Amino acid sequence: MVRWQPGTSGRLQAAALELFASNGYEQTTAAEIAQSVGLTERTFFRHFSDKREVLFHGQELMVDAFLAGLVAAPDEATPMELVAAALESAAELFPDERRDHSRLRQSVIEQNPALQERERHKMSVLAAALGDTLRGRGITEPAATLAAESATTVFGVSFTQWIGAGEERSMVEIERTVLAELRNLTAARPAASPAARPAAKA
Amino acid sequence: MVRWQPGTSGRLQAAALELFASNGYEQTTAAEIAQSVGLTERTFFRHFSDKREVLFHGQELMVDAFLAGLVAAPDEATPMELVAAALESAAELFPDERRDHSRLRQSVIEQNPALQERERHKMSVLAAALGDTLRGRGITEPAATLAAESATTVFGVSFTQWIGAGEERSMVEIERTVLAELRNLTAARPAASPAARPAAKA
DNA sequence: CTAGGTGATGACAGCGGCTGACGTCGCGCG
DNA sequence: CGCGCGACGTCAGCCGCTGTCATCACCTAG
Repeated sequence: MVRWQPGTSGRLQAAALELFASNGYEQTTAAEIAQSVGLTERTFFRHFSDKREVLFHGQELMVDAFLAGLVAAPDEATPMELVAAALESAAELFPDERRDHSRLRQSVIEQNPALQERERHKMSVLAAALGDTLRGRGITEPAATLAAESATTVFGVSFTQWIGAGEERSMVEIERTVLAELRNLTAARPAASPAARPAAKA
Repeated sequence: MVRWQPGTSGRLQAAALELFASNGYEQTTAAEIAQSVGLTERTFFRHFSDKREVLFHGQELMVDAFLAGLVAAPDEATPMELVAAALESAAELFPDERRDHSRLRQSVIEQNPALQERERHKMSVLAAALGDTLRGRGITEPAATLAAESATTVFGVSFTQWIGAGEERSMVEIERTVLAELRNLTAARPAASPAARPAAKA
């Protein structure tokens, strides 16, 4: 009876992921996605600024999750402690139930350079937001930007492991390990010592 | 006498940068760029895979420069020493004479999100190449990826400073400072100490 | 000197992403 | 009851980008 049903963007996103996964990203036109849920191409572009965005919409939530970890941290926290806090907070967006969905989504992204570009861009936006907040807390340059970029790097590496085949550890758990590895890496003494090259065995 | 003149891609690149800077990126069509140097749109796309690429062509040289620093490094080098070596090597591509050209180019990129996406993508490709080489040297995951990403992060921050207004330090000089800052940042003791938050005054 | 190959380019047609303008319809509100 | 609003459809059109084929200078073999 209703002229149009609710949850339009959600249905478009689901349909797009399905079509991309089965027919390929470039082989799927925006009009096809729209028609598969009973809409027109014009409506698709009213919900998403461009075709790629249908896979990335909602990542502002991720920025908020990272920032939430920062505002909750104590004033005396060091930059690296803030990074850790942001990562812990963001990990809540990646519960085990979403792992399979993330795997499917990522498999689509990995098969198309244009989608990889958009993904990297989103990470940059995230890093920029983190950097702004860190500067707002009195952290000076270039420390603020370095810390922000390190956070997204650790997140990226952790996410890759999280959706890896057979991986069962939780996102937080992986993030802590990777962050420790980063600390270990940069803190390594440049002086010559036996077996210094392989930083860790695992 | 010749049917076509040499250096076609170079002339297209120069014309594109000029037009982008004066009229804006989106307002400039590929056909306009081509016609401004006496060619057709079709020829433009034979030289560059897409419109954005006219601003980024040649960045494979940067990958080579980074990698050259790695192959020249001694076998016992730690990951961070390798990062430092790669950065020093890459700095040779950014002599003071190119600073103004880089500034103009960057001002165009900063005004268009699509160009920023492409730039980030190129940095990712660079990081991936660095990661591969580091793994080839026996560095394990996630250390290899973390080191590679850190290298591009330090490079990015350094480049931003290098083209900053009034900046006169050389690229190598800036890179060394930023890299030291990254070491200092991640190595900072998590334990509470007076005035620990602002890592550095400058 | 001629025939044929090569490589960069032009000309043309066409698809798909994306946009602006405008009209339609159901809904809630005064 | 009339009105505006908001989501959507329709249409026309630009531009990025591609496949296909023809063209023309140059070069090489015979």
